[in-house]
Amino acid sequence: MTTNTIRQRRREHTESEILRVGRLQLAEVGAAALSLRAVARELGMVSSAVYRYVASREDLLTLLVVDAYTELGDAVDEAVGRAGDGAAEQFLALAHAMRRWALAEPSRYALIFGSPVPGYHAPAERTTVAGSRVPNRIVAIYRGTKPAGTAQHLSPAAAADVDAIRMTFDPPPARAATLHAAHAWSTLIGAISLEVFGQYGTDLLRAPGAYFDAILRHEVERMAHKP
Amino acid sequence: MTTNTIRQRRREHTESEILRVGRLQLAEVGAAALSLRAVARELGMVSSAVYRYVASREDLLTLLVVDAYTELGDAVDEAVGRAGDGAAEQFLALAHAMRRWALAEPSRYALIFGSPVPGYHAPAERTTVAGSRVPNRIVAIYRGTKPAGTAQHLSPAAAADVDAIRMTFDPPPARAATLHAAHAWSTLIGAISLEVFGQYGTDLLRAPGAYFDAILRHEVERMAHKP
DNA sequence: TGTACATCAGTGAACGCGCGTTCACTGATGTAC
DNA sequence: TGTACATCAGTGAACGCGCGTTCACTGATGTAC
Repeated sequence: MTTNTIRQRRREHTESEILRVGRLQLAEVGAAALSLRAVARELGMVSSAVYRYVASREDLLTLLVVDAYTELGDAVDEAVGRAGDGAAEQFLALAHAMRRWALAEPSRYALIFGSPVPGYHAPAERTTVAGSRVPNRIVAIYRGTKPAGTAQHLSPAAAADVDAIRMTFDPPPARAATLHAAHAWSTLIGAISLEVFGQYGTDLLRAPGAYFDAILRHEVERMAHKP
Repeated sequence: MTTNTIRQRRREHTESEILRVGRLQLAEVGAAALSLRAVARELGMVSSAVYRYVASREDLLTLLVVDAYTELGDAVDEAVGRAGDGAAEQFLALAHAMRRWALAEPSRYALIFGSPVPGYHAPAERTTVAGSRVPNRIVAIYRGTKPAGTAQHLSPAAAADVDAIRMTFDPPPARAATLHAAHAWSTLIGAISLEVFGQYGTDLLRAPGAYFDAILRHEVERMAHKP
């Protein structure tokens, strides 16, 4: 049960306002230049007042990281939920949902998947759960598929790492499915980053969404192949 | 013929010193916080003096972008040159050279492939040539391969964009090869970015190099398949 | 229901520090004759 | 080879502005009796 004093309602309101303005700041000046003083100014409070809500600049960054992972995870879950039963269909729904979110929120995508913020290290115990949602979902989609390419000639070191990933699931998915999911995850991050970070020249691609779709369909074609 | 006055030699020396210190700054504080005053300080000059060499902070960033693309391009060319004739072999050599460079120079990799620097737009006429070297090289490697997956069901919009890419080459490579190269480029950028930007938890991967190799061999397996 | 005390949100000043860019200037180096 | 003038590298002051964090404080809200 939530107690509901005036104080508490105000506090919750201010907390969400700080996040909201933090997201705006992120979009305007980027994570490296994110400033508590600017957030305070925007909110009409004195700079020291935000320390009632946030322990430090680092702490605000962590809140924004978790916030971004969570919103992305929700968007992806929703899209996969809407998709049909086929693994390919689900993966494509996931990929397009992630791309859509990244294009709508480029600065938040950059915060979680772009260059590290100098001087900031995300505390694993606060970010890992939210950060693992999408890659875990991909493994879940690939589990049970019979991908082409049997991952037979994995080096022992690579096999050990793939096994380490498999063991974080219960029951562990097959090696080939896990490797295939890892590959799909890399392709997805690469395709989105190249587009969102502006690596494609301004004029080259007329329909980046269709181009993205073509790359991901190419990725997913392998699922259908019989071993 | 290079004239060789004292003045000229000193100017060239200072120019390369500014780049050197700029790279150090990039590693220490990141592109967003790169500061001409800090560069000047490190060089023992007054801050206004660097304006004899560099038009603005933007201009220094552009020099660093071109410098990074060029060094990466050289490293990749050298590795591909050393590799044998097979397309798979050449692509793996390229991929490992790029990963090696990115791990050795994470802040420069971040500058060119990471989050955009807020307030900075790289002028295409100065960066495009250097920036296209690696992706062009990948297309050149894939040209002439017969990839599995025939790219038959490309949407018209995607086909138009793939064709636009093809037409930047003379003679244009096949559609399927071009799409395959685009896919490989996405996978490569994704795999390197995930590792260099620290997305893999600290303890999960024991042998990230072997894991990377496994993902890229998986990518390259398709080349061998007969259509 | 009324009162006394405890908790909490927000203030304002202070700490020591950073930035990009312009400008008029001096003194060293280069060049034309 | 020597001299006069032109070019250029580097100086130092100035412009107006930003930052994170701590601290003692006031006045409003909450709670126990």
